[in-house]
Amino acid sequence: MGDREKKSALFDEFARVGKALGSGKRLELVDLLAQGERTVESLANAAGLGVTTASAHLQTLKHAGLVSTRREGTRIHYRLAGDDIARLFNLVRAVAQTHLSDVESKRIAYLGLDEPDAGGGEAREEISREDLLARATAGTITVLDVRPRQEYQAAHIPGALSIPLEELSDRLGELAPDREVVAYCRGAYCVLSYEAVGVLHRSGRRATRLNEGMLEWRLANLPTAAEAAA
Amino acid sequence: MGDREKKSALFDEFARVGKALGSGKRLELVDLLAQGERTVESLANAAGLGVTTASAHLQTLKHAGLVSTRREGTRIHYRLAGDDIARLFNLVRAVAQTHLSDVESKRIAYLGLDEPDAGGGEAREEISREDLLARATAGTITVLDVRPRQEYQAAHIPGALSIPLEELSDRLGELAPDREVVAYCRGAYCVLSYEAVGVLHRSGRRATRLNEGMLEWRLANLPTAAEAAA
DNA sequence: CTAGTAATCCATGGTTTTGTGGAATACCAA
DNA sequence: TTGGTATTCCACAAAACCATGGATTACTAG
Repeated sequence: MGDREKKSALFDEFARVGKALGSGKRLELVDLLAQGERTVESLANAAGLGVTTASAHLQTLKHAGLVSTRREGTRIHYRLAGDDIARLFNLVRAVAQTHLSDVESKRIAYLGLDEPDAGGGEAREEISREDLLARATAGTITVLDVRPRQEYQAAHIPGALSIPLEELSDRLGELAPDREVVAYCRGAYCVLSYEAVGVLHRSGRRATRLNEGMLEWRLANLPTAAEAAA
Repeated sequence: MGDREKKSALFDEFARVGKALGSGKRLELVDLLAQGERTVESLANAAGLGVTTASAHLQTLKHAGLVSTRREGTRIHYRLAGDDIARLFNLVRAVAQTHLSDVESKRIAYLGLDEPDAGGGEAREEISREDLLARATAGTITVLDVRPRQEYQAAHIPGALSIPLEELSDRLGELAPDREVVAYCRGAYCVLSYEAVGVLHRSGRRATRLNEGMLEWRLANLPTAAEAAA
């Protein structure tokens, strides 16, 4: 085997990682897994895939070393193989956002930012991690986690209250009415907190959005809390 | 278009970046471009591809926003679209190295580390950036750039001497015989400096290798020098 | 041991990449 | 304009990938 073939073999090996990232569905799975481990069926449902299809994609990810598995009785839990995978995913998104012009329009369409009264509504301001930390310690805001319960349990911002978006309109009473709410969800591209802010605004509350989510929070090595299943 | 489709559209957009990274040949091209801009023909030669094939791959990279072009007369120069692309490439390699066991064996095969007397030889020690900087300012080493002239001209470590590997055995006289040499090339996976150290050892000199290369040097935001064409 | 559940394996058609020659384009130099 | 050169576009066959349904494996609960 000549030098050229050896080099190709090495780079083809690198390309396995790239290939694994080369499908929107797989990236959705990685996005979900960045929030915590999950079973195949749960992933399939969350991503809108058939179990067989989801399993096949997960095998691809596993073959590329991006995820690992843990068996618990009859079900298998998938998780990211390391923090570097979340970082890689985030960098891919950032590169796409920076260098592909179509991303911005599709992001706006997905997050509902083009429908003034549906999603974020009038006030679309966002606050940063630093602001959130400062105002949370000062006690002037309620930090609200609107992700599904399972993801909150896996890891959340310490002190955050969990009300999944689905339940939010029924549980508005749990929020102190005079305190500003800061909602967050999975990451910068996650739609849940946008919709939560919309719901809160329509109920007459002051609410803003953390300008990112759990993914970036963890990558910044900020502390997280976990909670055992209820 | 429902929420699910909008989400898919957005993630498919992200996946364009992943797809572009999903081919060994394209990664080789990115690796070369990380050293500086180049024309299509030059890239095709360096990567062992036909011009048509190289052009097609470059189009894919361009469509994914990873490279940009500059026309100069009849030829077109490609370059990485930004520092973040080099960073992404490096992270893909690092993830592959960490999580795929086959990478290590192929790396060793490519770099010739399995042939004791051919490549690195007996003394395979490497030094770090910090060591290099300290010993270079102390003046106890000669820093040697063994990449092709073109890449040296695009950017190199300040104060480094340029002797492309091809010419090294003919130009040994240019090196002070009593000074230790530290060779570097493109990056951690680049074979040139391994072979250079082998050549130097066989000529009876003390020589080691920087444990990384120009790619990592730039990503660390260390200063570089450039030289106009000779 | 049997029934039931979760996940993977396997086979299959439909779509997308890949590599490659040959034609077309864009530019330069007289 | 007329060559000449660098690059891209086009067409096509081989290979790889995708989604999906049915069979199979691995495990748990009686």
